[in-house]
Amino acid sequence: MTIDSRLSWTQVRDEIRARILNRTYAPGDKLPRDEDLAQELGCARTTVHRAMQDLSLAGLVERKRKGGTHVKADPVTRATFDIPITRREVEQRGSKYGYQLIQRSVELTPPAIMARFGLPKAIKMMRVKALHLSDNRPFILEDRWIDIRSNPEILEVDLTTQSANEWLVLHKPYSRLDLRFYAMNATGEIAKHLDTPDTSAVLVIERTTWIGAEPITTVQAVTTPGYQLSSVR
Amino acid sequence: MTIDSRLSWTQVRDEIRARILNRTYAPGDKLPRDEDLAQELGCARTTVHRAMQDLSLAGLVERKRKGGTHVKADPVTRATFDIPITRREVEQRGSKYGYQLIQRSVELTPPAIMARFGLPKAIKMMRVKALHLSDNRPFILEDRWIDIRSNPEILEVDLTTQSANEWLVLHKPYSRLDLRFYAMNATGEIAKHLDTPDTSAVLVIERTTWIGAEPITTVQAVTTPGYQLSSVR
DNA sequence: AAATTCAATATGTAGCTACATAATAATGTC
DNA sequence: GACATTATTATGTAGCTACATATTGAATTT
Repeated sequence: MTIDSRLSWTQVRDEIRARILNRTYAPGDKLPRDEDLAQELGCARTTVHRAMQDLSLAGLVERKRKGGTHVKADPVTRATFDIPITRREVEQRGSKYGYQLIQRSVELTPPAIMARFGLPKAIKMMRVKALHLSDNRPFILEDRWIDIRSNPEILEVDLTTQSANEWLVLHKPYSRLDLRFYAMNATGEIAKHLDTPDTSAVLVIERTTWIGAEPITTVQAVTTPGYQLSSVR
Repeated sequence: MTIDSRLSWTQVRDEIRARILNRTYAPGDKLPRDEDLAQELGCARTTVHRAMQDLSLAGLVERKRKGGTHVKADPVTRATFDIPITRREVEQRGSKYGYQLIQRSVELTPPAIMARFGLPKAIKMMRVKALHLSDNRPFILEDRWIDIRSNPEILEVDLTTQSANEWLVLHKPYSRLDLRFYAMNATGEIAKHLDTPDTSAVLVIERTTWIGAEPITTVQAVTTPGYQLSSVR
């Protein structure tokens, strides 16, 4: 047991956090040097340092060499979100997962897709439209573009049984990710596929990945009405 | 310069990440022990440990004592989002920030609000409706409930000039946060305030905070059509 | 054979030292 | 006084040691 023997860095972190919360150190204030805090709390500087690193990562404080540590004057809310593979998401809710391929083709990228990747000119990419089902009801409709140059193997994959979502996530790691959320009115074809009234509001998750500077894939995942994204922890 | 003298933990992290990306270590695989990796890469175990911690936090690997380190079999996309104070957000886009108080009252919490906080029965809370403007155009409409028990001072604050958003963020730290995003159709009063056509889809950010077990505030922030949230870094 | 105990092992944590690095303050020069 | 140089200082990083802790698997007992 580590009853009162030594302070762990998480305890130190929590203590400093508590002081920030109760305004012992107010927004904009300068915190004591790591070494002084270490002495006051009865631990090593390394321990305070580790605690500070965590607080810095959480966006609570800002550190600068020689400048010292300051409580962020302008606090931002920082939250983490997990986006699992769709199949997993459905199954974790205890529902039956289903999948339907709608379309599979090779097309020239329209300007909107070029913009997502930052491409200077149109190229041919594979386009896959598919519907993910939860208990046989529409769940997420995805419209995906895949760069054939970095993923030639995708041309051989049977996408009627396995979703491109899953294949890519298991076989094509990425080094850069852009995620964005926005709302749109489901109309026309989208409303039809999602089996939802025309113009109903739906949340859209847009996900674009690269490996190095090479585009891999970009998806527009249109969720069904009522879908919520919530932060972890 | 640290040309080839010693490996930094970030270099080690990137090396291991690269190996995961190029399938040297595939999803589900067991990675070598920290100590072996350290020896192979020519650094101390501490350095490998720090690198691994980071990869674990990023959700790329899973570590267990004695069990060793494994590449996550079921990769999730983990992304971080920053939600700044609305005023800051507007100003950072180079626009002029404006603010209008719409309503301020003390009401009994309806079931939806009780549910957000997990309250067993209705209590009186302060309710504030306000509109944030960007270049004199509607930007975000917020409908906020504030627990007067944990925030009695709010009753004295002049909310016609300062937004509750800002006052709370500067004076009322939280220890627990729930953030969620969803889409809705702007109708009636909301559409009117946002000056947008009826039923247009808007992104909603719902943010609920507690200090310890005590509720602080919950907001439903309705953005204007076209608003996007994007991940950091 | 099942259950319990115990040793082995990989990661987790804390402390120490030593040095690197960036930013500021102090100093010196023209 | 303006500018360049140097010293100081707080954080950042790496290495080492020592021990804690969880978990697995083997050994032992019932």
